[in-house]
Amino acid sequence: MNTILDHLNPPQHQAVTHTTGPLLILAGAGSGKTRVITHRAIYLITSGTARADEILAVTFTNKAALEMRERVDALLSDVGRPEDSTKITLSTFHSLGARILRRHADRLGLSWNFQIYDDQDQYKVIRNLLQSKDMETDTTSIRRMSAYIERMKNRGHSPEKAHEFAHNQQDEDNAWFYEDYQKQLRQDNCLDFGDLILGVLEIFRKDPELASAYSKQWRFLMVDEFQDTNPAQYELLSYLTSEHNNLAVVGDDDQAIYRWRGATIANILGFEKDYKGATVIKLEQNYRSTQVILDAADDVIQHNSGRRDKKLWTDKTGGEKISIFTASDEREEAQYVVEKIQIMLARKELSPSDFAIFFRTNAQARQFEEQLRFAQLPYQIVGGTSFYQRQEIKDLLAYLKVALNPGNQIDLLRVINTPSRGVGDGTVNKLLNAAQVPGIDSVYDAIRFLLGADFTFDGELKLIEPNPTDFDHDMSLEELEKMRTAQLEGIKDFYQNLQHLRDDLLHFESLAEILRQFIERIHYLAYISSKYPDSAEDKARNVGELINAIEEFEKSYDEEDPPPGSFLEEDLIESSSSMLSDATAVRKLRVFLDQSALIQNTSTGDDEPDDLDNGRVTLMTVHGSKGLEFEVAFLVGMEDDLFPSIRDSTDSEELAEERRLAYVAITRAKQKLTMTNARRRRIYGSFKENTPSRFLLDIKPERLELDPKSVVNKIDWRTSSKKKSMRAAKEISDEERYFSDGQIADANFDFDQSMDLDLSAQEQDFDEFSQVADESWAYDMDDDGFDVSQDVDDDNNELVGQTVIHKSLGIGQIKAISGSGDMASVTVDFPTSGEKTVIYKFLKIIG
DNA sequence: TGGTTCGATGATGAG
DNA sequence: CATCGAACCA
Repeated sequence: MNTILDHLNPPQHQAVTHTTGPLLILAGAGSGKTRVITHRAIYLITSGTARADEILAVTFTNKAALEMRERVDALLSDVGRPEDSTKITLSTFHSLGARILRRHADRLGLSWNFQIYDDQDQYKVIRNLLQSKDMETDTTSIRRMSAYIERMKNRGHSPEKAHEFAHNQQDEDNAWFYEDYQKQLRQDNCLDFGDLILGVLEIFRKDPELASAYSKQWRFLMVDEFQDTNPAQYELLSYLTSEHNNLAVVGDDDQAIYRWRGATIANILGFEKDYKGATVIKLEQNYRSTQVILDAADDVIQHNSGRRDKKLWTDKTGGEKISIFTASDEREEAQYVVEKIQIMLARKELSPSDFAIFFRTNAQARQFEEQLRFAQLPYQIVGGTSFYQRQEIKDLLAYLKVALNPGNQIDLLRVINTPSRGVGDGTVNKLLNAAQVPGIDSVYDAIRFLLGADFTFDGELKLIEPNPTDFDHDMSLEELEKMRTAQLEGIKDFYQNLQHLRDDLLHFESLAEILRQFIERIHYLAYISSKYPDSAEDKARNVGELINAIEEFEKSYDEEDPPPGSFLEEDLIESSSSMLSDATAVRKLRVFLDQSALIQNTSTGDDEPDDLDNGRVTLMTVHGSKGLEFEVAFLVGMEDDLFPSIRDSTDSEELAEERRLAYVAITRAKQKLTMTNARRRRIYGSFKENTPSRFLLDIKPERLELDPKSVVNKIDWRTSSKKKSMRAAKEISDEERYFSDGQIADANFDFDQSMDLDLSAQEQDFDEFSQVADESWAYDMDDDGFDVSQDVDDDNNELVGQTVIHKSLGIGQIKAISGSGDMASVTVDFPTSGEKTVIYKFLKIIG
């Protein structure tokens, strides 16, 4: 009768039909936990226990959330209730936090248009703050501080709590810094990732009634990957379940791999202590891998203590042995893997998407990427630098973010001189100093103050006029007044562009079109092609992709009813009086920016469309692989020091976590697992001799088979004599020479001749491209920017319009001049790179 | 002031 | 080897 319960094994059935009260599901790898969560959600609805809008399911990654959404939707249409799809809340921890905070931003001293700083931005905030305190700004100081702040936030500690917990001077100093950091973020009207959880906690702690209200709204909670929750998230869950204790958590202590992110395995090990009377169900039947693979995983994880007792089994007995291959170096390792994939593709009924390569660190990806490209196999790298982290994307989004939230200092400083406008460090520092003045509060205000006297913008936005009398005698402001014309012009240009953008956001609906025009107006493409000639093509393509992404987003936003993130929409109207918040483009922009901050993209290795049926080989870190499965998996770089990678040898928990990581990786493979390593590996440019991973040696030999192509004849080559002794001897001598005179390595680098050819082809493409670009990106409304030459000294006017030549920028026309003599600042319009301010003496007048 | 080059230095990893 | 900051040149 109830199709939802068909095809579930007994423990799964028990988990799905357990409706109220705390529930802990210990789900081994591949035991069908997503199945249990999704089926349980549907069962809650169809059994009449819950309404769809009372269900909240939380995951860690967007990938997991997306997959769950798809499966829930499919099940809902099976049971004839597709309309419930949008009512179930299915979210990552961080987007959940963002959504709640949007509603109550004012309680944290933020306004509705707050934005989310990413790690990069966070570093900049810390750096600026350290600098303003005359402290060291080297990367280790920044990292240490950011690690401290993150640690506090992961534990749910606000600055006040951090002070309480400080037991020495160091901690006390850090806590002070943390406090200032938080103040800065508030001033910028921004949050960091940690605040997405901590901020909600602070609100709930102050107003438990509000927490209760949420708890009454979501009466049934489910949490995936519970072993990776940190104390802050755990506290958040306790608030959200305070009214009912209907919390079902799913996890596997053997797959806890985010301790370094503050996750604590104690949450899952001690669940029954906090949630009295919790039902515990173990899912131990594995539906993914062969027995050999499961046994190998068990061999590795057995060495850990303090585990929940469980043992995976499968009815797929036997299976192929695990192949081991040892290469002489990392190049050979990659060649082997790719060759192996090609052979299997030819022999078996597999497609590229059935293969995955897992590595411990991202840096290892490069070799495999090269080999795959060489073999012309399609591949994708999951993780890596996200699309939204790329410089050109961050630049453009920064403009949009500042337009929405001028308090966003980090993004404002990012683009105040992008493209170059003659606003250098000195000028920025003056603005930063002025921003310290009470009553000014932000760099944006400082700019308005600076331009306030003789500057009016005749657009729609009427901004509050600063009141100069308050600060007349302040040094910082005097500095501003003394600013030179060239810099002032640059700042004015920036401000005008920004206001123009804000104005467009108010008056036009198409975000993509607004951005397109803005890019043209600031000559952004010309700027990147002059500043980054080598990567301009890529960057321009990314800019195009950003516009496409926005267009696509707009399409779904306009179609869907309610639009994605509608949960955010309703409250904004009441909580903001600004006219900015009413404009369609502004609303769309805010949702888009949230989405881009919270969603990590994947990047593919080439430009081919994704619609090939056979898909791509997947490359990812072991961390990224959790929750996924592949017919054939390669686990590469199995060497001590790389995997396990031990940073602190006194920390035994670290080795345990590496072991769990290995357990995760091994259990991704369905049919066949291959593990590889290299005897020596280039690291930081020099070679390092390695030994096989201890995890490899933990696996019982009967499950392994060493590929005879290996350069050694034993898996544990530490004691082995070399099989190909001549070759090995040669390697050693190469290496000795390398270390003695440091010049020998060249011979190794003649890897891919075709790359040289590509280079010249690229240069040609590039020339062609920049010509095309100027036209195809043209703004169709005939506006060619602002004329900033109006208030230039009359003496210089005769030079305006002259054609000049500059050694690096080429030929251009003088637009404006300020100052006199050789050191005068001259604004020149270069056709290839847009307007630049240069010093007069470096120009040659050619008529 | 800005652009370029050179040398030092550094690599784990959700959102 | 890639990225980043400092020194230097235009």
